[in-house]
Amino acid sequence: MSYTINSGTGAVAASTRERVEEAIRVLGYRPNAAARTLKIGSTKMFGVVVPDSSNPFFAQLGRALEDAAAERGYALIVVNVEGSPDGFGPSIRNLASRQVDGIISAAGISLSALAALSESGTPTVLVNQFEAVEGLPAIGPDLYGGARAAMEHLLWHGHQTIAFVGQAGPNDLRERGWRDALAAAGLPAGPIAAGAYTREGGYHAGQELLAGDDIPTAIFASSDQQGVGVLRALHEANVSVPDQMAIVSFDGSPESEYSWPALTTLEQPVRTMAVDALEKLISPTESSSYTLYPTRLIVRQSCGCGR
Amino acid sequence: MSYTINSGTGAVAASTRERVEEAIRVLGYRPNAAARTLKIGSTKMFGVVVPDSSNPFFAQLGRALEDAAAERGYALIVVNVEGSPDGFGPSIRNLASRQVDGIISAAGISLSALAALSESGTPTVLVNQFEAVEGLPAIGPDLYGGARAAMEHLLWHGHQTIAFVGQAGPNDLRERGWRDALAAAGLPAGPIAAGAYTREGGYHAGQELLAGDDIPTAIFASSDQQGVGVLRALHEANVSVPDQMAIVSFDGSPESEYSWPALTTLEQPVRTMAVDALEKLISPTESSSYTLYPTRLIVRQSCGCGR
DNA sequence: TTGAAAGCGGTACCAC
DNA sequence: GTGGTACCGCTTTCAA
Repeated sequence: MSYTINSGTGAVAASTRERVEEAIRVLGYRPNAAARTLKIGSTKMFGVVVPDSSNPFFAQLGRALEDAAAERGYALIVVNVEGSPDGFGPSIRNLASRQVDGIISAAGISLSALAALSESGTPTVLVNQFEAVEGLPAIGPDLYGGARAAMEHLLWHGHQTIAFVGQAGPNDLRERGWRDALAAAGLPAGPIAAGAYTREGGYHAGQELLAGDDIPTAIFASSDQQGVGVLRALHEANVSVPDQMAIVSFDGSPESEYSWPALTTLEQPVRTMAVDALEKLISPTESSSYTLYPTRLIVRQSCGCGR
Repeated sequence: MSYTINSGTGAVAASTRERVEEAIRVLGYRPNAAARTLKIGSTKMFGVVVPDSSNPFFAQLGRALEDAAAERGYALIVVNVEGSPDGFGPSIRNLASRQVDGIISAAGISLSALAALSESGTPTVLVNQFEAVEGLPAIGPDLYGGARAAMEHLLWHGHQTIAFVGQAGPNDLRERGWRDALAAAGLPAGPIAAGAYTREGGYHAGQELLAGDDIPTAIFASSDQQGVGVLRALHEANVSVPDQMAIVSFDGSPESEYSWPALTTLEQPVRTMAVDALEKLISPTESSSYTLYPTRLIVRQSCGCGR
């Protein structure tokens, strides 16, 4: 009888329990999750969709999610959506057909994905995704506040011309933070170099900045990966960091600690966000739909401190 | 009728097919994977167990596996086993109870894991795991050959004292390659610094090497992460690379390209290995149980080339 | 060609 | 407190 396994439901005599457990041992019984799922309606699995799970930032997020999920008896199916023309919608449908109990999306939701999501009715939470979507709970770092903090620090170092590297566009909260900080200090906006959140993107952005007319004395990069890319561009051009150029980047990934010089960066509370994202799926609440998490400035060498 | 969906099994009249498809659209029918699994006995899922999915190397491997799996209609459940005292056995059991069609293990198999594996009977393939286990097919890079190639290159540069950074022990194929290459060149073995395959491990190993009596002119590191750790130790000690110290590392991860100077490294054919590992699970063959994949030397700056 | 029905392995309700 | 049984949704066999 299943009461023995599914302890708690009914009352079982000690003698019966032993008899059942003996049988389990002898027969080598293993519960079948598929049958359980079919009956119960829950797979104890969540889907995680990211642009690229090999990107250090998403790898870190994925790890944090996996740890939190495992602790709670859940497994994770991770899906990559970058590189497939529009694989996002089909990916969501695939996850839904596998009856995942919920989806954590850390990739910019496409229209087709949104459609798939609503028609499947799978509970979803958005992480690090800032084009808020109707009705979907979302959590993410305080990009704006982080950017302001980074700029405050650079300004405190006395820099007057500070460049921005990132995904340009007035919707970008980091760019807005950068711009507002400069304005608040009575300084003109510095040069902007757009680039993907990758090492390569940062590398090209760095080269672009060096080739422009308005060469900055400091750079705020939107990701650590961009930060190390910028670093490479500066090294190649023999620009010394932080003496001739200071850098502050964003994310607080492990990699940032081992660049040369080590990057001063804004750490995201990845583990906290991961746990909270999961909890939102496990125990849905109708409360505030958008939660911001403060970042923390980790001061290392690239900003000019501790020389 | 399910013949319409599961096209191919039986013959269906065109009119009936349309009628069914119309109903599917109207009712918003979504097939239930759990029911299918229960009947068919296949989940179209594989389990992947790694020490730490946030480690760049395993992140890269995981991504390659996910791509290959998605192409073939499979999903992946990734499980981390590092950090849990002995979570390996339970993790395997958990995967097995979820009825995964197979397991790809890239973590050193523990005894309890082996027991869980054989009692569950889940097909398994070992990746990058060199303590061969009875009967389990395994694939991995040619560590020994790669190490010899690295050493050949360093010797060609004229180095006489070449240190080894890695997991010391005569079973380590990279160490053996390092040792044999030195012996073949008529040179004594250089200093050894043991350390985990992490940036931190490399950092401490680098410091150890610098503090020893037998200071090398070149270092062979067992992973790129160790390579960047060594680099940091050298930078801090004001040892210039590659002028005063050359480095060659192992893995060919993206990170190695953006260190300063860029690391000369042995690239593993990760994508090929991932595809082959999956295929071994999908179409099991009784053929050779251990497959080695050649590595490729990527020459960059840390070895002293292209100055 | 198509409809009906059995059964995969659990869970939970119902009589006893 | 315990054994029997209906049902979750799909595949597949069988009869019509």
